[in-house]
Amino acid sequence: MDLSSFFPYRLAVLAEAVSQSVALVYGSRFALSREEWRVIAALADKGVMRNVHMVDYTTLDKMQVSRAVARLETKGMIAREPDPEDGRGHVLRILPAGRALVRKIVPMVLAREQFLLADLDDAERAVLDRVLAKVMARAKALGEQG
Amino acid sequence: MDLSSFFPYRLAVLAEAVSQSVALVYGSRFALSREEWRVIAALADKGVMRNVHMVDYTTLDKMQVSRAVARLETKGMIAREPDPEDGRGHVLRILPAGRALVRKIVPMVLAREQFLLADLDDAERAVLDRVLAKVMARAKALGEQG
DNA sequence: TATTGTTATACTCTATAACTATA
DNA sequence: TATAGTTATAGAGTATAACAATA
Repeated sequence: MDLSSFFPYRLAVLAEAVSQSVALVYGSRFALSREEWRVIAALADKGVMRNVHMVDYTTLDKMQVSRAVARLETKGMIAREPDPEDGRGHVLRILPAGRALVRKIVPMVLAREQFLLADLDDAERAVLDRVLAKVMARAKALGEQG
Repeated sequence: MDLSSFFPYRLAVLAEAVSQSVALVYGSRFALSREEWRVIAALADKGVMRNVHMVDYTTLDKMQVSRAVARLETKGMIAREPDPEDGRGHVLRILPAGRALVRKIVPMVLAREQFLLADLDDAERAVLDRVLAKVMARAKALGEQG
């Protein structure tokens, strides 16, 4: 059992390092939590989104979304309105201030992504893409059975 | 900015799912924390190890190692002796009970690793191995510059 | 002065569930 | 009965630094 060649360990260490390098941008420079970043990035992409859908899209749970939304609302980045089609739900909308914030962050995180992948050629990128999907499917299967 | 195709996001979600599937073994079935698992797995591999080296090897910080070691010692899994070559340090040694525990866990986590990677052919595994190393090197570079 | 390792503290995060309102 | 969402709370985890012992 050699930790350094154990795939789940290598993946965890890598993901932590990668996450941290991105969090340095949205966190340290723009004072967003990981949850706030995911919610506002999703909203910047979609413009408007039901709260329910946000839970799936960000792979956060409903409490994390609830709190991130509350904070982003306080900061004036997003607005939350009752869903006219379902009295229980809410519709989230990005506000100009939120869009301006995301417009500052996105180029920086995309630049980091490019830097991280810069050593990979096209073939390696294609395999990486496929491998992430395949392993994710397997991990989901494991998660469902326990 | 589409989260679902953003590499750091995909990596984080995958690593979380993979970690959880492994934690289900050492955590739920054998009551070890992630930190304890890393420390005892390292010790099972090396037999004896200086505390200082454990920090590097497990990519945990010194407090996490300190606490994991204390708990494993209480459980009778490992022993901690003063380092004869450095009065400040300690040498960690795995005990029979610890070795027996690791012998039960290792086949189960290796089986999970094989399951996770089962859809990948040899070429894909080789690329995955190379890609993890390349991206890790890049992430370290980013981490060092900030 | 610097390093090893432990402890203290405050803070954040997380998990569980209780709860309201609506379907 | 089930779902959307908020709130409460307790436990775990985290970061920072202070600290003692040794180098």
